[in-house]
Formats: sequence, C-alpha cells, structure tokens
Amino acid sequence: MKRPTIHDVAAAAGISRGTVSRVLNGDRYVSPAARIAIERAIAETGYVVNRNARNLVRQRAGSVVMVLSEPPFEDPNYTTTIRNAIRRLGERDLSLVMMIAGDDREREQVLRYVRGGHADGVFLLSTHAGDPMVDTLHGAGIPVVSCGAVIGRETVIPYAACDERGGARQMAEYLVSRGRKKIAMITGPMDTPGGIQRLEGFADVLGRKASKKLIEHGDWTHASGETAMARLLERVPDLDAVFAASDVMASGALHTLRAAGRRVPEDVAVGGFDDSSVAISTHPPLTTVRQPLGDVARETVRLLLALIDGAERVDSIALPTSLIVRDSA
Amino acid sequence: MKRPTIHDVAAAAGISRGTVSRVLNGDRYVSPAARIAIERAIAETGYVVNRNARNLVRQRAGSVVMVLSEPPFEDPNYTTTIRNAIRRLGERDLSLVMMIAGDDREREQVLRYVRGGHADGVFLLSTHAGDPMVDTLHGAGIPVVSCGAVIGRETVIPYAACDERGGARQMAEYLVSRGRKKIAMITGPMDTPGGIQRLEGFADVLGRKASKKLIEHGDWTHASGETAMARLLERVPDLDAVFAASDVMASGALHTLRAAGRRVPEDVAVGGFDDSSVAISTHPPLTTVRQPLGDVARETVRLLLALIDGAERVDSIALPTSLIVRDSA
DNA sequence: ATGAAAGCGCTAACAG
DNA sequence: CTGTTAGCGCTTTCAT
Repeated sequence: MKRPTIHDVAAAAGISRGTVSRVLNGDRYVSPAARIAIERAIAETGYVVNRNARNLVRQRAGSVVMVLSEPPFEDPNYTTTIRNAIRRLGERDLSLVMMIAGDDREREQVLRYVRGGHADGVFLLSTHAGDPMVDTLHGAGIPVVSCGAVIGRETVIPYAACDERGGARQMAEYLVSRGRKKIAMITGPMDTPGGIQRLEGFADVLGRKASKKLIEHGDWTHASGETAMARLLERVPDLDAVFAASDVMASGALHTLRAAGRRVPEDVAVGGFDDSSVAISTHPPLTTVRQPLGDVARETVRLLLALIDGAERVDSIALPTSLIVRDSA
Repeated sequence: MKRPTIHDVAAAAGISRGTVSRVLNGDRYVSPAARIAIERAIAETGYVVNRNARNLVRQRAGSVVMVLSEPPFEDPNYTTTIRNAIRRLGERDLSLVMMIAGDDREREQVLRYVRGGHADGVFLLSTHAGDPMVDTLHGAGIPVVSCGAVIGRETVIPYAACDERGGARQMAEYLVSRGRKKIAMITGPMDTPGGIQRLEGFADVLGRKASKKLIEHGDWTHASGETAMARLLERVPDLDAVFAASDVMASGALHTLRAAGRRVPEDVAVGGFDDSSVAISTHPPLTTVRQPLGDVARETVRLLLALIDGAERVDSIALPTSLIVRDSA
C-alpha cells in the first residue's frame, strides 16, 4: 500500500511515464485521448507528485524561507505578515519554511540551509542593520528580499515597506494642526528603519522645533516607553504632546503620564504607530498610524517571485499609511 | 561553479562516496583516517548535503507542517509558539513549513500536501471543534499532534496545552479570596478548549454561584469583551468582579466599565487570561493567568517527534499556569 | 572497514 | 505526439 508513483499511473493508463510527466507539467503536445486517460488514472490511483524527486531533477527547492531575526518584540504584526506571505506563495505552489536567526548558531543554520539549495528565495523580516548574514546571503546568489528595509543595504536588498517617513509626517502634522506646541518624540532603536525614518518624518514637520531635548530613544518595548516618557517629562515638564514610534511604547508613555497626573489628551496628546491590537486596549484608545501590513507582505512576495522568475532587479516600494484618529490625541 | 556533491567530496578525499555517506550520517565502521580525510574534504569543498536527494531515497520529507486555522489569527501568542517550535524542530534538522487552513480550498491544499508525503508530521494550532480536516489527516496515517486540545478529538489527537481549567480555578479562587461576592465571567467561544475549560474551572470554584446570569460568551475579540460586559452590567448591576477568558476581552470589559463609571478594581475587579502583551498596556494593568507558551510549544513538538520516531502512542500533557497579580484585581 | 552498484521518483532531451 | 533513456545526489545493501 505504498504511495503510487508516476510509474503506476503510466501503467494504469497504458501510456509511458514520459507522457504522464508531460500532462503533470501542463506540456503542450499531448493528445486529448492520452491526457484524458492519464487524468483518469491519476484520479483512480490517488497519485500525488513526489516533490523530492521533482525538485531533485529540477534542481529547485520548491520553497521560500522566511527568516525572523530574533530580538524580542512580541510583535503582533508578524502574524499578519506570515499569513499573507503564505497565501501568496501558495498560489505558486511554493511552501513557506520558517527559520529564526537570533544568534550566530542560528544564522549559520540559515546560511547552510540556503546554500544547500534548500530554498528558492529568502524573505527577510525585521533584519538588523549590520547583520552579517545579509551580505553572505546576497553573495550566495539566491534571491533575497526584505519586508521592511534593511538599514545600510537598501540598495542591495529590495524591499517592500510602509512609507515610514510619510506616516510619521502625518502624525506630526496632525499634532501640530491640533494646536500642540511642544511635541516630543519617543523613537524606536536607531538601527531599524522604523526607528530612523519615523524620526525623520517627525523632524520634517517640526523642523528646528524637534530639538534634542524633545527626543528620547526606546527599544519598542512597553518598559522603554515608560522610562523615555519619564525622562522627557523631567526635561521638558511643559510638553503638550508626544509621538511614540510604536503603540506599545505609547502605552508605556500613557502609564507614566497617568502616574505623573497628566491628563490625556487634555494636558498631553499621545500618538502611536502601527495600529496594533494594543492601540484599542489602552485608555484612552490610541490615535495612531496604520500600516498596510497585508499589502506590504504581499508586495514583498511579489518582488521575491519576480526575482525567482529571473528578473535582473526589482524596485523597492513604499506603501502609504493612514492616520487613525481615536481619543489619545 | 556548481554546488559540490558527495561525489566531489569523495574525489577530493580519495575515498568512495559510500564511505563519505557513512561519515555524513555518523555511521560507525569508518576508520579514523578516512573520517579525517573526508571531513577535511567537506570543509574544503564547502559541501552541503542535498536534502532532496537524501529525502528521496529515505522516503521522508524532512519537514513538519504547522497548520494554522484561521479565525483568531490576531492572537499575539502565535509568534511565541512558532518560535519555540522552530527551535526544537531545528535541533532535529527538520524544517517547519507553515500552512493556513482557513477555508475549504486551503484545507484541501493542506490535505494534498500531507498526503503527498511532503511532511513527516503535522502540528495543529487553534483547530476548531468539528474541523473535517482533522479526521482525514489522522486517517492518512501521518503523525498529528495539536498545540492545545482539539475539542471532540482529545483522545485521538495527542496534544500539549496549559492547564486551562486549573488556571481558571486559580483566578476564581483569587477573586473569592479578595472578598468578591458577585463574580461574573466572559468566556471564549464554546467550541474551543479555552472557552470550555476556563468556564469549567470557574464553575469548579464558584459552584452554584456561577449562575447563568453571570455568564456571557465572547469570541476572543476586544469588541466582544465590551458588549459582553455591557450585558452583564445590565443584568447584574451589582456585580463586583469579572473574569474574562482572555486579556483582549478583559481590555474590552475595562472600557465598558469605565464608560459606566465603575472604578477598577475598587468597584469591580477584573481578571484576564494569557498574560499577553495587552495585559500591561491596559489601565489598570491586568491581573491575569500566564500560560507557559514556550513550554507548551516545545512539549507539542516533543510529542510529534516521538510519533515520528515510531512511538505507538504518546500521552497528552497539561502544563501548569501561574497567576500574575497586577492592579486590576 | 570500504568499494561497487542498485535504485528512490521524476524530468527532459532525443529519437522516431 | 509519444516512448525511451539518461541522469539529479544520495543511501544502502552486498560483497570483499
């Protein structure tokens, strides 16, 4: 009761395996009669192609590997990205293999995997600036794209991302339009696109008013949002707005503000970024910037597929964000 | 400049491919001299085994597929589970392929994939009661385990989970110990283990006091927490505590309570479940029940590996939860 | 302890 | 249009 092979199908249809292979691969040059007989034989035997055999001879892997770079963040966004990538890849009959590149051992594992020809392409997620794996991967000659820019490698690794800078500008402009005068910012880590570009967008709008005193750096965590806000409050007691580069950090800032007796948004307006699940669980609910995560994932896959199909190069793309106004600002 | 094969390694070492294969697979019966020569040749050539070829002859897939059932996809917990599963699987050189089974088409795709022998085992996540795919999968004779019980198939699909019922008991006992008298509950969907068993644990402790009036059903979303709380308040205005089966629903309840002018925890104590990222972003931060998610994922993989290694059957396991006391109760 | 050889299931080039 | 054939790279007897 072994699984049927192409041989069994051929026997059942009374036709050679070569022809069976042809109909399997949608080749032209197959007589209708043969095609019908074979299709019936396939249905009868319950035949399913053996990918190992197929990929062995085709010298392909039949899969794409998504590499998650460790550090912490319990980013609720990952799930959306993964789902959309799977969907899109599935349409092309490519499977999605997940790997983690958190420490050197794991990075080595990814490299071995990819160099071993086990993947037809690489989908990077949240890769850090200066990650040595990136160049090695790229040097291996395998298609590599990233969901979100890879800082320092923007020109070598194509990517799809949301318009980080533009999104931050939207928020900053909104805060200004609401009459806020002293607007502070809690940025993300400065070796990530979200950390860098959201600050740039903020500075675009505030100009010289975006003084050093009004900028604090966080690491995307709730705790870092709390401490950054505390420092800001100490330095600039009369600030009347703060833009946190993520909803999670914004929720931390909210805690500190409440502890300090500031009312939100009356005394201090608070803006977030991501529109993650956290945004509606805070009090007050966060005014934030929504990223078109699903679209970003789909576009990333599109770039990867183009590369796999042989495109010499593809153009990175930034998708527009939208401002979601709730009660915090 | 093709990738080196086992043949190249053999040539470089001046030894037959058979022996090279032996050292590759840690076979005994290889002379130290040969082993050393081969290992050097492997390093020199940069050889990496071709999985397609290996799996073809071994009649294995070399991967495990994790099947995500659609709906509660926003669950921040997925990421932790995925991470831990990848880690554990990686130790055995198995890769993790992700698939989604949200609609019939996708379920069919999963079935084809698995029946096609493309996976050595199946790791189910958040599968619904009555999902037809489960029986088919199990009937296909491939090892299948679930992270969290599959309602109605607890005895046929082995699983690892947290002690849902015990965790709910912890929360209920805590609320009672704090002197709360009228304790309500917002459950999850009653076709999920978390929905059913957390209610059971609640009832274990409250006994007859867990009357119908005090129970509302939610669907894990923030919005359902809001409306459930509203109904509860209308029915039992003098309730003094509420236990929501998830942090997200608890955050919804918090909103409704605030809108109704109830203070938390003074007037109404609120308990959650999961200790997800939402738990610390609410105001006040949630007292909740923590699930040992990483351990659950690891144990699930352990069961699957045992099955793959030929175990006739394995025992499901429930891991203890812990009560995390914050300010909401 | 190791070499030789027979495939694993499939595709693709080549005749016809 | 279709049958035949030569591998893809690796593991695994079977001899030796």
